[in-house]
Amino acid sequence: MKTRFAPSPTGHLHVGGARTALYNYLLARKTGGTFLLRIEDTDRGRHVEEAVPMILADLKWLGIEWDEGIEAPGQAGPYRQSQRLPIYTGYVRQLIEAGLAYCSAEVAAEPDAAVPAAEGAKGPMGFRRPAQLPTKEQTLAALDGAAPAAIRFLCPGKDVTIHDEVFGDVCIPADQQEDFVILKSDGFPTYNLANVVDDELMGVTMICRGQEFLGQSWRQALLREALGFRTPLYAHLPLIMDMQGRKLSKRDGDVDVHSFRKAGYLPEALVNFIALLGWNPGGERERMSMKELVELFSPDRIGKSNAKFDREKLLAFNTDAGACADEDRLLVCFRDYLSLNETPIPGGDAGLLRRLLRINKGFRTFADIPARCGVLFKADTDYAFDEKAVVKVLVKGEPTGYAVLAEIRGELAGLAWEAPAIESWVEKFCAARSLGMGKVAQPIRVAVTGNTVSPAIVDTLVLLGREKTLARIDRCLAGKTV
RNA sequence: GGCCCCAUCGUCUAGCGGCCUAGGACACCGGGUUUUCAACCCGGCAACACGGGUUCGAUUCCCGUUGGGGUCACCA
Repeated sequence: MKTRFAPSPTGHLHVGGARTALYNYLLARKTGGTFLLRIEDTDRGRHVEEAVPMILADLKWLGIEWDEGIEAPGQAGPYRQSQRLPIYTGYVRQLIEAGLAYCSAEVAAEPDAAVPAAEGAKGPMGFRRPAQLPTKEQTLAALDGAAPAAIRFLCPGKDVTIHDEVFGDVCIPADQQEDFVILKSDGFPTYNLANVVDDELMGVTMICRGQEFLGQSWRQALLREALGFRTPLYAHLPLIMDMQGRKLSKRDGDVDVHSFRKAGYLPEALVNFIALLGWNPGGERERMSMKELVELFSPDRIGKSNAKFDREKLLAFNTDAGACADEDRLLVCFRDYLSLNETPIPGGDAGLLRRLLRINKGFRTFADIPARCGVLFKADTDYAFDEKAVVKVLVKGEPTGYAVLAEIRGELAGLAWEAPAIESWVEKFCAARSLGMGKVAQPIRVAVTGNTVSPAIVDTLVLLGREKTLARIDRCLAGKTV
């Protein structure tokens, strides 16, 4: 089996596209087939050149590797449609010669203009075939550049039935079809033509893509038939919606793979989560590695109904993945996270990073780490005191936190600055004054971080070091907390 | 609006005629653990859209209704 993912470079990879890529990858791996990556850059208006490397990077980060295509040359290249123009015009010429395509100077309608006009009307609207078709010679002349005109496919006018692995047989009636453009007036092919030609030439045998294409598959089926191409297997995927049930879009917050990477998510968590949007292995199994997904994936377990993208559940998957991953793996990902974000945490010291990972166990995303520990890496005079925290922990109560802190300051100065020593000192201190841990740890925490949240107090102090700890406590005691 | 598709807890879903007093996970609620936050542990709440059939028996099969989605570009 040969599958493919064929993104259009207009921006970062979207989670919907990522799932399509993942399923195609899984299908190929599962069957020992080939996964191909092709760039469909035929829309020069929306084209964003930088999007190409961005999409490749997003796929690699997810662990979705392709066997053939851009950056992995094979027999059927080039793998960018903009570099294959002569191939497409060759097939268009073939269609014109066969009397199956004609030129059309009609200007494109606005995308949404047709819909309101159709209210109350029956049947489809939009393009109408002219009563008098241009001659073959006129069309050929247009193709060769005589005048700017688009080339349309002459529909045979017959019902088309698509066999889909997910949705079964779906029939698109002839009266819903119309002559569609295959070559735009700028000389670039449309999706329908380029896609069909490339899939044939590149030997793609399984087309797995979003359900939005199912209702228009008749175009590709008709084109294949006219061109004498083979019929591939189809598997259309239910759509991914937002929590309101609307089409998932940027408006719902970040839905790009890259934004999750930058936000501190683990790729294995994202992969596991999106794999389950529209598919499941049956039973109660939910947590799966990429390797397990390859083993368990099966197109006949792909569902038919749309799924909502629940960020809460993704967060839970990430928390779990973070707890399960070994430290070496986490270190690699954490470094990646730091390289993408501005944080006070220095990224160069692997030992330090490992310590941070250890004392922050239970983190939800990597972003939790600078949120909890970032202040420890700032200058001792460069952090603010949270007013509510100061009042609650230092001012109120009897004895006050300030009073306890002053005592602590004195004892801390002479301590050996190692975790075990500090640990036992805290215990003894609490016991001696019959104070709860909270009454001791919290004042220290507020003094050295300005807030009530940080890793365990011993870890926090060891990480800070004696000098900085004392300097911060002194600053706090001096009353410079507001 | 035409056409196409879909329909189990709030969400992702298991279920492929009796195993279902409908299972799991996330979220939520309650409790526990605890030096903070998070994590963690235990318990709980919560669904077969509706109406007809078919059948000894329907969440499972059929039809209709309703609801939702997609599509109808010189975008992919």
